[in-house]
Amino acid sequence: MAQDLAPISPATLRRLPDYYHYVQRLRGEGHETVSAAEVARDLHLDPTQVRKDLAATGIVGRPRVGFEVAEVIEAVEQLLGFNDASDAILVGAGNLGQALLRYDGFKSYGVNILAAFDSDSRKVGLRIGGREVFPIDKLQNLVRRLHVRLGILTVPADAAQDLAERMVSAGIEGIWNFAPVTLTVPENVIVENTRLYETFAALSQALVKKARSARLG
Amino acid sequence: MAQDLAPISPATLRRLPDYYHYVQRLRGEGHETVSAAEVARDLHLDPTQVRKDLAATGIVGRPRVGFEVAEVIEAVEQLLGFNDASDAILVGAGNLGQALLRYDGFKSYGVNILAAFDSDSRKVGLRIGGREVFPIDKLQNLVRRLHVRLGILTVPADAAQDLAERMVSAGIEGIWNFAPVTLTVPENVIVENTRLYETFAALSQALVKKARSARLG
DNA sequence: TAGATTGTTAATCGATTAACAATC
DNA sequence: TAGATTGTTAATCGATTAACAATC
Repeated sequence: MAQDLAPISPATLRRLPDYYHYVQRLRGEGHETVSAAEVARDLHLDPTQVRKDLAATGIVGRPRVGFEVAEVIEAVEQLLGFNDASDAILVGAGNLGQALLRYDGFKSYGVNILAAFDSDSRKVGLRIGGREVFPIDKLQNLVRRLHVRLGILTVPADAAQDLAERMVSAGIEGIWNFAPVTLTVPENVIVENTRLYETFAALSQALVKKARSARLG
Repeated sequence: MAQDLAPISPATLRRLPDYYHYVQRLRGEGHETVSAAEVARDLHLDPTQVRKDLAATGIVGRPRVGFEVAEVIEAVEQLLGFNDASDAILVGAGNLGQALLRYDGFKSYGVNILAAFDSDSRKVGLRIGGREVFPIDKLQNLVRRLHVRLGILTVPADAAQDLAERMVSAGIEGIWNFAPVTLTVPENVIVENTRLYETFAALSQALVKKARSARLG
């Protein structure tokens, strides 16, 4: 089944979860098919781009009909591993870490957070979102024992590199990094950065410019 | 002073906060200048790209010396409005919304959250991170009265469009959207989307592929 | 001065969009 | 069949990287 497709471009990959959310809503509304033009209109994309993105997942549409909603869901789940949950740990039970622990939509994205770790002894022992907070020195053992591959890093900037290294040496293969720091890890370890301020920069600048031009009349 | 520069590309804009964090750390360590090569090494970028990005902000380096750390900080603050805080409201006091309310690094990015709003009456009246949670029907009045321009939207997907419209009709000019939904707003309103799953998709797929090849290996 | 580093032009790469033939 | 919609090739656009002259 899992025929080998060409590698999927980063740009397409970023859009796949958007399609996924969108077609799930369609399914909830009872729609069975959707055309690229409809997707494009509702997600503010170019129809050709939608066709190309969907083609990259391996699904095939039908002229005059469109794409099967169920197939799109299935394809994205297969490709991104949203169907079978993989275990994860979370390091850094601060504000953002706690929010992610409490957030229960993760399971539908194939993420099953087993436990959290924090260096603050006042946080150790707490239960947040149903997971216990352990001290950092338990990290290595738990990750090894349970073969956890994914780590979510939500610590302050100055602690991030050190903790990333501990995660890696414990066996973590992919780090979802929320710290505003560029991590240096061995090349077999995958890092993806989610920096809240990257998107905020454009918005902030646009508002600054608007205010300035309004002031100048 | 604020000589008009060419518009800054989205790609450059996204990197500016990274430079900003980086040079602030340098300043903390007592460095007064930094070369493009050093920035590139530490942030895993191309040196030419660093020079171009910094040039886009209007700052000028010195051959054999590099760039003034203080000038980089100043330039980014000017450009992105990180220097004088603008007021904001937050709509949706769920997990993520609460985390953002508790996060106190916002001020250094020019964001001053005045108040939160939520449709859940059990949340109304709470104080989270020092801000009160108001019912949605107070939104319009507060935004108008205080001329708030920036809104942070942290509600579930199915409520996002409706609340975005209320924000817009109250006078909000820029929406920082965290809901996994494409908002439709008048063209004079700026929307920037921060979707946690956009970056996660690439990581998840890479782990899926790794696991598959190991299994076949 | 010699040499390190900037600033900028040119080349490459990748992503988006346009055009259109293939299909049902 | 006629016509809507897909799939794909070609054109455009924007961003990254390479090359190198200008500068201190």
